Amino acid sequence: MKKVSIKDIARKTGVSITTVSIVLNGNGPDRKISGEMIEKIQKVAKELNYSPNQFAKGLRTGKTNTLGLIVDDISNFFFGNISKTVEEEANKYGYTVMFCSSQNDEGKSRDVLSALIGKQMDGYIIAPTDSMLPEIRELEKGGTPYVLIDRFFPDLNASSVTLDNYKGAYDSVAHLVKQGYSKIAIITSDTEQIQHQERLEGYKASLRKYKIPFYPDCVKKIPFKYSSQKVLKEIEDFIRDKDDIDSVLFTSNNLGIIGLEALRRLKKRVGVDLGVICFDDNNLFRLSSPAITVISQPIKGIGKNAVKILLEQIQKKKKEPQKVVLTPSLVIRESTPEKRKS
Amino acid sequence: MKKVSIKDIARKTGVSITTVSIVLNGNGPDRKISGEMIEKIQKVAKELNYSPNQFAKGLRTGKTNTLGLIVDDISNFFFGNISKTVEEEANKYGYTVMFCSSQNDEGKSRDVLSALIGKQMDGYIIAPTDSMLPEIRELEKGGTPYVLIDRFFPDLNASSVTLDNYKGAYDSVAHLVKQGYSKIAIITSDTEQIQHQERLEGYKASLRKYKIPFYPDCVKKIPFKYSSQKVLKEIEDFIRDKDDIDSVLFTSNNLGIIGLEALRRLKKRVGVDLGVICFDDNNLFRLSSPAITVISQPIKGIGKNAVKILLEQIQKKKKEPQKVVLTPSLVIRESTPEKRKS
DNA sequence: CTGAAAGCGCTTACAG
DNA sequence: CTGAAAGCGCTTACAG
Repeated sequence: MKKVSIKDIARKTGVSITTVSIVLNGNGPDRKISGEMIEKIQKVAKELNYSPNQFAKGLRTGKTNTLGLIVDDISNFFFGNISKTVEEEANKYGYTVMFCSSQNDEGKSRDVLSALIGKQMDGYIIAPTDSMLPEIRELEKGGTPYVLIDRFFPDLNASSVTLDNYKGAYDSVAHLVKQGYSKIAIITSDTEQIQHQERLEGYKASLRKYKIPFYPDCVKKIPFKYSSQKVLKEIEDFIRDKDDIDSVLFTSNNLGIIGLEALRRLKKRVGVDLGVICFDDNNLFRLSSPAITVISQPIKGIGKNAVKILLEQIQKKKKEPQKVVLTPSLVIRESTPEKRKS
Repeated sequence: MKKVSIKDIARKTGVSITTVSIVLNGNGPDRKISGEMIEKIQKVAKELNYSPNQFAKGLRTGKTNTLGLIVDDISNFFFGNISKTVEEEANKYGYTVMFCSSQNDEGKSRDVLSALIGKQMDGYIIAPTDSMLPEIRELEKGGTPYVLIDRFFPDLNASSVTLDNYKGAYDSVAHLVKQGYSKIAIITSDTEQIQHQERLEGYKASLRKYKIPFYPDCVKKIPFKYSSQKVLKEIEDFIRDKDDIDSVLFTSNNLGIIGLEALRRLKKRVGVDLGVICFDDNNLFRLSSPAITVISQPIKGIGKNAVKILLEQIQKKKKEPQKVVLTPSLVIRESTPEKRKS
């Protein structure tokens, strides 16, 4: 079951491998190979079920037509969907994509990145964790095209596709205030990641705007590396202790999911005892009762833009890093009803 | 920013590329290269930040240390988690994994498979769709190692890791019967995929066992290729029309999620108007109110077994196809309370 | 219009 | 203990 190579095709058509290579790459017409020859070669290639050896091709050309996508956790709804659009988009332009998830683990992220870089893809789309900065600088130095999604490093002049996190948080708080809530907690992550900081800023700014006092103890920062179990415990403890809050903003999908679990255990009724709003939409938020009000990210937009920018960079159409900031939308559901006067 | 190659290391250490290659592959001691030399080469390799060119390596050895994982839809909870364990498992043995989702689309599945095969991975883990059979036969003929997960083809003697679907459905019905339900609908897919057929068989057998009449019109087969919108409509129409059923079994994650949406739109109260049980667990089922009783798949088990079998096959330890069937577990929650006498 | 030959970076059987 | 050389399958600059 030897793989068939261009040599086999050459032999069978009685022509040189050069000609076969030219024709199979679609350069027959340019190089003025006779139409007859072209047809014959293509027919034989099909008959033999030829598929080019990507290693040889990659070795020779230095191009792989493969994009690397590195996310925290592929099993998460947000990244699962990002992956899906990135793949669809890339396929349109003839690229395949190789996924890797870094599982939020520092050692892992670095290994993964190193492994992927070793595979020499044409470019990378990365949702970076703090610990990946050194590897990303390597990419940068090596001139490898890449684009950051969801998060970025302020002191790195790289292409990125991110969300207007400030606005997302700002609008959430504005909505809560309009519904009559006034003691609004924010549950966020203690990571350095810029997007969580922006969300916190938006929260503060919105409070200020509506002349609602800001209480530092209404800000709960969950250590980034905690396991789901520990996050659950932290949130549970926080909400139990702070029984004067009337609403809560979760700054990520994951925090929100675990948060709902915590509320459930505390027998706090969503939308009754507590207004709830989360960043990122998913099936749970959409379909649970009451359905959860969310700040929805334009997932398709993120994926499409990332691929577009990356391909432009690979094809050297643009050399300047491009930064795209997309606008989130507030999806009002049942977890933030008008607050009853008490 | 030229990549460094073994030639550079050879030059810098004043030794041949052969020696460098041997040492870098860890065969120094075997080939009795002096310890001194080994150290020197490794030091230089590190200094130069050397990483081997995978194309050259792959071209030369025919091995890639990469596994391909092909699933329907990476954004789905079940496959997202499968991917995660497969990746973790594979990493342990020094393999990276390349994901591709076929999006349930026939044309797509074939392209994807062809593309992946073109990349010549060492082996494949595939959740096959019906339309992939021809490509899989190609793999078979070519002697490429692969293992099927979640589904298999009855007339293909391939390695597989699947669920005891029959038992899952059987136990679900048994549970419903015990809780007092007697008019149990099953909402499934019209695909040829064996797992849906097995689930239907389990359902029938369990009814028979408990002497509950089987009504063919309590079986709703949703066309496999329907969009989410159409599936929603189908389920909605079915449940509205059949107002005498007292419970429903959804045979997949996806069907269950959309089913919950349908119930919501029909204002049917889960666990009150209708007992509900679904195949596959997820956050929505676990955390919605009422929480949904499910047949949970041992996701980690599936991933681990698949990798294990595949690696054995790649390393030629076993040549016979292996078939592993895992046992699902019934997780009783709030959507199937004891039925009140009416 | 077509082909011979070099070379991408690596591994490996063989020779010494 | 170490190295020269062949070769994996392809593309491409060059020659005719």
